Amino acid sequence: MSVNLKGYIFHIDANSAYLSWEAVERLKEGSKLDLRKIPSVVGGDPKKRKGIVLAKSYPAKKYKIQTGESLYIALQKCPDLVIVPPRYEVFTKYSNQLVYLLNDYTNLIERYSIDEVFVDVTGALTKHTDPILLADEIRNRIEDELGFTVSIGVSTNKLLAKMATDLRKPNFTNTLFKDELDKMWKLPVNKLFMCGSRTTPKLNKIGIETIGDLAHSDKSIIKKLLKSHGELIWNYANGIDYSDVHTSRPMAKGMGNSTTISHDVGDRIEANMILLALCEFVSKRLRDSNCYCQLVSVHVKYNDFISKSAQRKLYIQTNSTNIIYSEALKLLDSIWTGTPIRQIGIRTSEITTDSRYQYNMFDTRDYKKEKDLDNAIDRMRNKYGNNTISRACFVNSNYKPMIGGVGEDGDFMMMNSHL
DNA sequence: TCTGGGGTCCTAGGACCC
DNA sequence: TCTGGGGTCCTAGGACCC
Repeated sequence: MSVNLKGYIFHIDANSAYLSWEAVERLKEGSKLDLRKIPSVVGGDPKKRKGIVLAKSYPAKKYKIQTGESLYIALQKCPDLVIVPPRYEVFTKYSNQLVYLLNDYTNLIERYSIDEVFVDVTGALTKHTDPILLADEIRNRIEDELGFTVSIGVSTNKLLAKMATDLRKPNFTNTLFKDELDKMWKLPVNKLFMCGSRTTPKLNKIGIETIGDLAHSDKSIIKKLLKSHGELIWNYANGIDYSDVHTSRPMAKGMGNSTTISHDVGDRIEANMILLALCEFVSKRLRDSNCYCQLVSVHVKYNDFISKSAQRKLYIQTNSTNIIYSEALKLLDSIWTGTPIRQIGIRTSEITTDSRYQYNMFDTRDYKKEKDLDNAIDRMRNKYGNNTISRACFVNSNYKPMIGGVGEDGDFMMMNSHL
């Protein structure tokens, strides 16, 4: 390929990331069994009602086991299925190794999720280098040096690169250039990025079955049907995407934590305790990153899977455990019908890095005292661990004083849904 | 022992202002 | 006291991603 004026974007996706990484780690630890070669999944703990498939091996895929489905169903499909718990520290380690290797080529890397990156390789291509050969080299190096495989999508924008990756898996380089749109137009419309389970039936209803059908449809009709989201996916179906490779992560818009409790909770004291533990976790995350929030929202899912949420904008910006908890308590009270609760979540948003205290004359709270208290507790927790200091109400309970996070420490990279 | 947890963005409707 | 209309802010809920 000759000198190009347009840029080349790679989308790199670790194949069955959690499962592969766990398999590689176990081999390194001396295990003789390669989880990738048998029907296996990484999954949560069903006793804690977190028993879903997080990642599956290719042999497990042959049994039609799907990511997100319950382990109960997965075991019905394959009774010999091997289930291993997630180790998020391990996943983070391999994700970092991937990015470290890519730094040999360019630093224009966007970490889209723990197992996906976008790379702008335009500058990494010398004038006689074919992007496909470069992708193959990267793939081979990852396999040889890190022990797992990736698929790489090659195109000129992020959307097409991402769509390319899924064309063949695992361990392939796929291109999807503007003159190759047929490759994705053949696919059912739900394979299009951002065309999910609610949008697909709406499109099917007006006769749109494939990505090509959408691409060739009347944009104004799609826009009328799906508003701005319609315009977005119509553009995507036509390969149109002008988003940049974002090399630095923008400041978080919100921070939240939630938990599915191992049993349904009907008792207010117990629910309040869980809420407090969640508030402890979220507010410490805010403080650790020197952030303050101005909006607090509480979300519950009842045991019938009906969800409710309530939010309130505060007059102040805060990261104080006590202030956030007192708001969260009021919000929980406002939505709780008494139906037993399965899941509770708290979320803080409207985040800034400096706080302006706008005192309300009816507000008698001693902000300095709250701050000193949080700081003292944080110092203890940073030194001796999160569970070493605890509010009195947790002492003889079954709950840890901080709840949240998917890993042990909860320090785990997450992702966006937009390019 | 069927259905996790962490994010972002969008929309609709009501309150309130001029 | 027969009713407009544009703008902003706030809240609840929904949709999508991995």
